[in-house]
Amino acid sequence: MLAPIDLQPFEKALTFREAAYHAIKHAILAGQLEPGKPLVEERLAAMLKISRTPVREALAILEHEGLIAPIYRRGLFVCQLSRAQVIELFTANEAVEPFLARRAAFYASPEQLIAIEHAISDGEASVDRLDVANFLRSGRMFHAGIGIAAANPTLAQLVQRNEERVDLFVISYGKRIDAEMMRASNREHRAIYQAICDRDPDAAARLAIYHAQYIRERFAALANDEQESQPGVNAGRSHPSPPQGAV
Amino acid sequence: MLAPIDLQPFEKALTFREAAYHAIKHAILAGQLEPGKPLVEERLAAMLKISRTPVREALAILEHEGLIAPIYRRGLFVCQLSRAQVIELFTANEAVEPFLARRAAFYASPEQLIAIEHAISDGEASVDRLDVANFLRSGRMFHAGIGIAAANPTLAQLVQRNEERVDLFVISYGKRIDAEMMRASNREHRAIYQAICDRDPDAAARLAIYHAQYIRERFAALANDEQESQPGVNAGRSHPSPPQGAV
DNA sequence: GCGTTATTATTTGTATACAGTTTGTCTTAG
DNA sequence: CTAAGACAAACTGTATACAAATAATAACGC
Repeated sequence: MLAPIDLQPFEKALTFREAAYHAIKHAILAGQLEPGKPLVEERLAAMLKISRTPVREALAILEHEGLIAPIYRRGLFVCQLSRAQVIELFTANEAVEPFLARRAAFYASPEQLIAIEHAISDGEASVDRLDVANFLRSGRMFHAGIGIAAANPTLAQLVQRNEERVDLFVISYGKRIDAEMMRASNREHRAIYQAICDRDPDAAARLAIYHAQYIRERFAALANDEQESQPGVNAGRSHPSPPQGAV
Repeated sequence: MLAPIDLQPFEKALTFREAAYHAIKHAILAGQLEPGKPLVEERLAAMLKISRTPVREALAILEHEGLIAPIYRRGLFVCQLSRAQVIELFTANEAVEPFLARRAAFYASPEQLIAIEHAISDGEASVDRLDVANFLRSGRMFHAGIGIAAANPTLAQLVQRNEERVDLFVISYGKRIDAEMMRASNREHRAIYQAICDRDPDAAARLAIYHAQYIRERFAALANDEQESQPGVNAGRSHPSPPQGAV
């Protein structure tokens, strides 16, 4: 049990740091490194067959992104987001996504449209296989595609990062995601895509708002009957107030 | 010329990495480390009287934030943002700032209002002394204050980071900032603040949009007659391909 | 048997060491 | 005098080493 992380990204990366960053992030978002679980630097380094130095630099970035959280002198843990934090992420998305969808309707190139459609198809294919991890990945691809098409890297990056953190939350509650929820999300994605194809900015923005709000409600309902405040690491924010121990 | 970086943040930080992060960031935003100039790790470490290891980790984060940019095996450089990049930042702000201003009008606590007012006063005081660095800092404080009052850490952080990058651009063109521009910005800040105090979300949002758009125009005009593409580091974006996001 | 204290093992945070590149200078040929 | 090549210096990227602190375990007294 020492090499669950595979290193495809290694080939693309220039430095070990980049490779470690992508590999660890991938492992987290694929659910191989579970929320709340500790990340031991030396173990990760051994998995990646590199030294701790580039691993630490990669972890510093992931910490900054809010995917993992440190406890001083005790270690790093995959973030377990609270319900309130996820709601907050969705609220942020409600401001940004319609803006991006509107712009995408203006600026999207044919290639970018194809990429978006590809992401949707991938998501739809995941439903039948009940492949939640790939469903989430395709969702990230969809929103990333819109972000790119909207020609605003800053906001695109924000949305992408938000999606990642949301997915982290989903992974914790993964069993509650059913096929119907996945289908609903895919339908909304396709509707947004259609509006962008039709070069209808108003419709794209409207549908994006609808999607963001509706998905938030679905998540709120999903997490409602779950007991609040896991013992895990609380936030993505730095460590001013060290949270209590995880597992 | 080996210790221009002072280490106030040292006291607050738990780790050398944090201290280095804050110190280097401060030095960049204070204009002590100029855009386009290379950052030599060992030199920074010597300035901070620590080893390269925590310095590198801090630099990795700053790179991720888009304040510094690497060239593979050649070093790190303080970002010189292009005009197009700054325009893009303002465009992002136009989506986010009104959203935050509106929410701040709802949620701001008395203490938070005081903090915002303090930032404005600080900015106004900077005009008379023609202290551009402090003017910029107070502007960041103002927008950060609104972000905090809006109770959405995600978007607040985005705005803060955008402001930092914009200020980086301003530092390059610092001589062109005159007192009248500073006064205009302060006036708009105070107007937004007043709307928030009046608990008038619509006015706050409207004024925030106006501020973002107008400041963008001022900057566009400012940078227009400047020759494009300095010889230094070309852009803020990383080196080879990934237009955004990665590491 | 249970609670308390000593001891060992991990693990982080930091420092140092080393190898491979790149840059700049100097030499040397044309 | 210019251009090409050799050499040296500087710096990055990575690995290893070490000290402090925490967690786990064992020893001990009651």
